[in-house]
Amino acid sequence: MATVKMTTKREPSDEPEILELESFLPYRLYRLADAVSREFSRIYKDRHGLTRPEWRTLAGLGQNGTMTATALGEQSAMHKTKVSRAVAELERRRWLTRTPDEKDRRIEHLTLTGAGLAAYREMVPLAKAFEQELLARLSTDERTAITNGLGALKEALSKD
Amino acid sequence: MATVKMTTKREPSDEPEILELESFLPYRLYRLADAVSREFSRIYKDRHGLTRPEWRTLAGLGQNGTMTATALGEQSAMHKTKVSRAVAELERRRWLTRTPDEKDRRIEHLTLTGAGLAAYREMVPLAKAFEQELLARLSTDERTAITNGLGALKEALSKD
DNA sequence: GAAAACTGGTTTCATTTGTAACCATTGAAA
DNA sequence: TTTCAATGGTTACAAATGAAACCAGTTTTC
Repeated sequence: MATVKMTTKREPSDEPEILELESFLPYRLYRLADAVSREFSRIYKDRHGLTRPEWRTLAGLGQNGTMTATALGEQSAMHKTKVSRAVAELERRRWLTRTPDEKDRRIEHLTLTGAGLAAYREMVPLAKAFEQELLARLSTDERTAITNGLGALKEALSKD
Repeated sequence: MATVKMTTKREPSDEPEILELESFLPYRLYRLADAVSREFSRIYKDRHGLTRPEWRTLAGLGQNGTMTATALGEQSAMHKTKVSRAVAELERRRWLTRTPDEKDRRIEHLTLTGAGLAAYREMVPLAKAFEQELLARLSTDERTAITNGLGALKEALSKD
């Protein structure tokens, strides 16, 4: 009996599986978000020395007016401790004030002061400009692609 | 002379600018990446108690074989201190070994041990399954949208 | 109406991170 | 050669984070 071929061309399922990081969705997403966020953070970090939670708190209150801490956490997807600390710091700067709720004394309503509002108004155009500049480098198709893609992915993630 | 109307309908450029966080690209991107990453982290955190830098180091070495710490940092966009610490921990677990370079004694070549490789091989299918499951919830169009969108945005960001 | 469960928010502690200083080695300049 | 700048990598320190315990207050339940 003749010798048989002992090595065969590997089937795809045969070969040790390798994960290509560069094209792996969670990784691509994270890397990009990190890069964008880092760039963007200059706007609030360099100018006012804000942290991201502080910036988000400011942005939330600027956008919605008076809010409670829990609401802030929900809107901007921050852990309650982050919110708590951010609020404390903005209060220290006198950028916001707390008003205890009359009915439920656990709750505080947060509002930007004049100074807080001024800072917010100063930063909004910068934020918008940043986004515009980024989007301007994309074609129309690419812009809709990223917008829709992110939307769809968010949907996909939520129905779990 | 009759009284004149003192309040007029605000022009868009007139009204105090507001930033809608929900549709603001950096925010959308970050929130989504964070959610996906958090979900995904279960695969390496729950099972082996790895941190993200550790997982990325493992993934880098598993994918590319021997690498230097700097190369790892570049591939997976990690600061050198993160890499250093992740490598130290994986070495402690005996999942990788360091081999000093003969020519340049500053450099160490990192390679997974059998145990490291085993862990890698165990996690790769889980990672792929996670990604597949996520993508499976999208339509074909949505899949290409997110893929192309992220690619385009990455390009846009790099040419700065 | 007291005890138990829950909720809004803060604090404590351990872990993770980023920045900058640092060591050792190498390469370029003088 | 000696000196100086650059590079690979680690370490020390301060700041940011997350988990869990905590302290009011509030609602539910019995």
